Amino acid sequence: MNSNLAFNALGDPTRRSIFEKLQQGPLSVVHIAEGMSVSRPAVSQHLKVLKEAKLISLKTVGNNNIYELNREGIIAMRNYLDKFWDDALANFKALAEKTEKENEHLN
Amino acid sequence: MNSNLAFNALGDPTRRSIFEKLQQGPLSVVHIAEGMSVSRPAVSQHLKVLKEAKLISLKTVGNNNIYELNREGIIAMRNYLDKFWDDALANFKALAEKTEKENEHLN
DNA sequence: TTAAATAGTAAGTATTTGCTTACCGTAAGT
DNA sequence: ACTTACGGTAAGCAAATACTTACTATTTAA
Repeated sequence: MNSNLAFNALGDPTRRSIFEKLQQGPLSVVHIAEGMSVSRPAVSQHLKVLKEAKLISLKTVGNNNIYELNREGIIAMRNYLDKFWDDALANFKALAEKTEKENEHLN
Repeated sequence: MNSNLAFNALGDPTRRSIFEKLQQGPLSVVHIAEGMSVSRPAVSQHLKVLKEAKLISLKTVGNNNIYELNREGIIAMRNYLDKFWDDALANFKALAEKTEKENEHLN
């Protein structure tokens, strides 16, 4: 399953901060790296993970690799999570109804 | 920030499968552990992480620790993520509008 | 064409993290 | 009281993962 990659990718704080940085707009690798506490190659490695999770994508402009958020991947993940939370919460409803029904029997 | 704990908690596949198991309803630790490929203490440790992330909670019944999904924590995380994705996607809109405006100037 | 800048990859290290076994306390059943 | 079941924690180990430096290729600028 693909969402596993996204879960894993966002599980790391450095990758999350890279992802959040890209929310402002497309950036080259050096620009992403500057101001961060880890080296540029480390950033490159994180970018690879985010890219494989389809959360970001890249376009090459000359010698610059410009990374940006991957709209489709993000939408897919959001949809997955919407269902994920809905399923999670559904059992509360089911359980509440079940308990209610059992209480009716007691009357 | 609290959502960091949730991101981290769901970053591990074993914890996700525990979480998904609890979607069916409340379960004691031994019941969660059975059928899983890791030991009961390992499950206990994962439960601790999920609990600290407020994704699950526990009620003690006699000698049994019954874990269940934490409704409020899940709703909080869902709301956070809704905003998270919206923010992520907002820059596409802003960027598209900016590009459009620049193109108008060319006429 | 030489130099400087961008960025990916490889190799190695160090830290983190997940797992196991062993142990302990507590509660319920005999 | 003794035993059995439940489950958290500690210590130690093994595996994964994040990071660094060094190297390479490619492209732009001087």
